[in-house]
Amino acid sequence: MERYHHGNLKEVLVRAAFRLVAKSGLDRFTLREVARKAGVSHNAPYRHFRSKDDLVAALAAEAFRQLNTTLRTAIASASGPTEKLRESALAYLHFALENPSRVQVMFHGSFDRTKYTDYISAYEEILEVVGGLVRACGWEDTETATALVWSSVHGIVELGLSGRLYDGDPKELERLTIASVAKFSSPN
Amino acid sequence: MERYHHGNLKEVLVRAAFRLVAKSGLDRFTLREVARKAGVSHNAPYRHFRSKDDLVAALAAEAFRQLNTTLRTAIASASGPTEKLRESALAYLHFALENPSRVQVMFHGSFDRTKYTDYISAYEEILEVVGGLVRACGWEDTETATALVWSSVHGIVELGLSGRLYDGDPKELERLTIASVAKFSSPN
DNA sequence: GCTAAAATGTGGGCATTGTCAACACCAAAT
DNA sequence: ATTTGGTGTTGACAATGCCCACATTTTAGC
Repeated sequence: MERYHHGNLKEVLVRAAFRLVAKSGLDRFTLREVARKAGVSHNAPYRHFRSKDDLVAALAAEAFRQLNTTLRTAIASASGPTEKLRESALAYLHFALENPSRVQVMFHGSFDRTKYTDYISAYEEILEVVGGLVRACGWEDTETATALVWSSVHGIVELGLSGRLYDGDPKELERLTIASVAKFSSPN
Repeated sequence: MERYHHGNLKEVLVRAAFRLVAKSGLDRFTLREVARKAGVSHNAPYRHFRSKDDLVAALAAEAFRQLNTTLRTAIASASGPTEKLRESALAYLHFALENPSRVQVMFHGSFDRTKYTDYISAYEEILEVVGGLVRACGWEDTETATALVWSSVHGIVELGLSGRLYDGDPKELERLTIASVAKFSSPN
């Protein structure tokens, strides 16, 4: 007997949405297709998300949380402060290359960011992680150094993902990332 | 007497589109509203652009051309190679802060980039300009250095514009940009 | 247990959108 | 003068986001 209630529809919707964003892009994916992919009616998603923006915001927060755990494991498995910084930068790069739709949603979702507090806290946690790494490297102006490292790596990710840097060749992007972090990893 | 033919509708459409992207965002702006804003019927744009993507691609190419001339004047009015690099980085930052919709369109348009050759050439011209600046600074591996400078400044622009770096405060972003370029401006 | 309430899913409908087709007007070239 | 091609208009179509009323299931209070 088919159950009328799905059970864990919300999670299924999120998964389907990620796949569709990956396939069609953030501004071409459609709520109704998410519903179809999940095997429910076109209105079922509204029981779990108030709007399409709401869904995208949920995707973004989830993506940031995933990135967060990725970074933490990378940090845990590296030894010194410089190595930890480099490895987490590479982890971010690989996360982005393997999940372009995650990056899409984290940074280019057009929902009103002030409205979604768990999105905000998920992003701020990332900044704190990077901040901790930079502090351990011995900078005096930690905030500035954090901004520099974070933005330079992010720039590589953005341009690399869109094929505007070495056609997005992973090896070259790794090389760039390492070089970039090296420039910033020690104060002088 | 009202003319039936508009005369320079294409240009008017582009201008209106830029304004609407600025107001509503790249994925919320609509072709029909562009037409309304230009005072023509909802189908008039199709005489000048084959599709919405086509319009966005035209906007992007135009934006890159504008950025290009901005960079060239910045370069022309600075003296040494290091200064030229710094000033053009700042020029990019200011261009972005004053025209966020341009950046939106240049980097986050979801049209098929391989299809629009003048978009491609406009972007490549930017890379060549940056490459020239870097070469003048005396690097041996020009290509790598170019990628590093370009991506780090672009990262600041991306995060700054979206309020993810010092809430987008222009003074702070300038400071970051200068610091970032300084790190990369001399080979060692 | 039974029943009321809350949660979850369905179908239909509405305004809006991108795009297509058919037609009207106008300018320039033959 | 007529034809041709460029430019603009109206009318349609399917699809989308979201709203409403309704159906079904689960949960809670007694």
